[in-house]
Amino acid sequence: MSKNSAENRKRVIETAATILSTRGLKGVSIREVSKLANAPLGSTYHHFPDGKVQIVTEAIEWAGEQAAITMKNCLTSDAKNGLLLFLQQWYERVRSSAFRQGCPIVAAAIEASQNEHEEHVRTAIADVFGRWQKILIEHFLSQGKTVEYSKSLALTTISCIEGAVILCRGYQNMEPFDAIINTLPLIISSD
Amino acid sequence: MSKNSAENRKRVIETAATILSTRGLKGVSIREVSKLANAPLGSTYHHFPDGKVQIVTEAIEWAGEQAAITMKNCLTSDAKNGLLLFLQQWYERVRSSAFRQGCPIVAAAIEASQNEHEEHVRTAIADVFGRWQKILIEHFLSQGKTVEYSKSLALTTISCIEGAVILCRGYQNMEPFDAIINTLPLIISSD
DNA sequence: CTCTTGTTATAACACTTGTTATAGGATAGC
DNA sequence: GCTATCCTATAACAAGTGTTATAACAAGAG
Repeated sequence: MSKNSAENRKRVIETAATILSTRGLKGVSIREVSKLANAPLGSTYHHFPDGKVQIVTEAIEWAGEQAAITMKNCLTSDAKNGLLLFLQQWYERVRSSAFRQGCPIVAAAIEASQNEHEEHVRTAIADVFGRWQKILIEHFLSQGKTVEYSKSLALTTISCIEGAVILCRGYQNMEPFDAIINTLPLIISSD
Repeated sequence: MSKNSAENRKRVIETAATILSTRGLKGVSIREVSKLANAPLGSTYHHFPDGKVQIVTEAIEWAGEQAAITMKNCLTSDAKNGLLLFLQQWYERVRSSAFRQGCPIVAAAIEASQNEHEEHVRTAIADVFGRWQKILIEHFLSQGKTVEYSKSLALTTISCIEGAVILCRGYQNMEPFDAIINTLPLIISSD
């Protein structure tokens, strides 16, 4: 496997993730992804013999892992304000893209159909959400919260962030994000 | 205009809203919507001369108004537990559809592209979110909260609900919704 | 009846999609 | 050199998309 080929593979996944976060699952076209990634169409199908389902699945896994990593970094670098740090990263992502970019996993979750053909996509989505939840649960546990409350807090945090990202794109302004930055600490700092 | 024709128009919009909430913006095909609504394709283009953009826009407005109405009903019927009532309606919608149905406005907000062609769609989305926010703000104001805090609360509430709906569909279970039902009251009842 | 107006049926156009097949090129091992 | 393996170019297929044009139909007004 040549070096260029391995990089092609990587670029295809990253480009797919970007388009996924901008235009959704059905907005991802293999032809366009290949073109934007400077990867020949033939090459793309060589590296992803299962076609679109495989590309999208790997894009979800990759983007999910990226987010998990920065999340962990934020939380471990500053246990007290780590979550706020993470929020600000999302804030900047949405703002600097002029409300074009959202969360690729959310986009996939909304459009993924229930047929057997896209089963891999669905399990990838559930896995990513699960990994995020796990990280947050451990964070809240380490702050002395109970197991049950940590679980609720984790799910609420993710829900709030994802919802706010969508609302910002809908409103075309950042007010929803400002709102959850104000309100989220109220339930997190409470006991 | 015959009676049947007016009903055709209505059924097309409702069907479009349903598909929008299940498969997203690009999942809405005029041919399929017409078929499911028992409305002839020619008829559909007669009633919606601007084509898909018009159908989708009206579907967003209609679905947004439906939600606003039930929201208002819940809040006025029981000022104290009205919001919980509204949450339960969403809960049932997601659960009883086996995680297939989400929020049509969210789906549109994620997929709506920025080109001029879909401008009507984007303003419809912003309008609906704005209407929901307004209802919630007035509710919180009537409970004695400050203007600023009511605004934050309203946006947080919508973000939480929309996020939880998505997470439920991703997880294929209702735990995210249970979580926000536990945590939302913590910031709402606080002062 | 005629004629206008509102509605529908049918076919076609141009385009994009995912995917496959097939042939060609590159590159390494020997 | 030769060969085998990995990679890529090109064309094609079948299906689906939004949309338009055109003709037919229905029904009520005069």
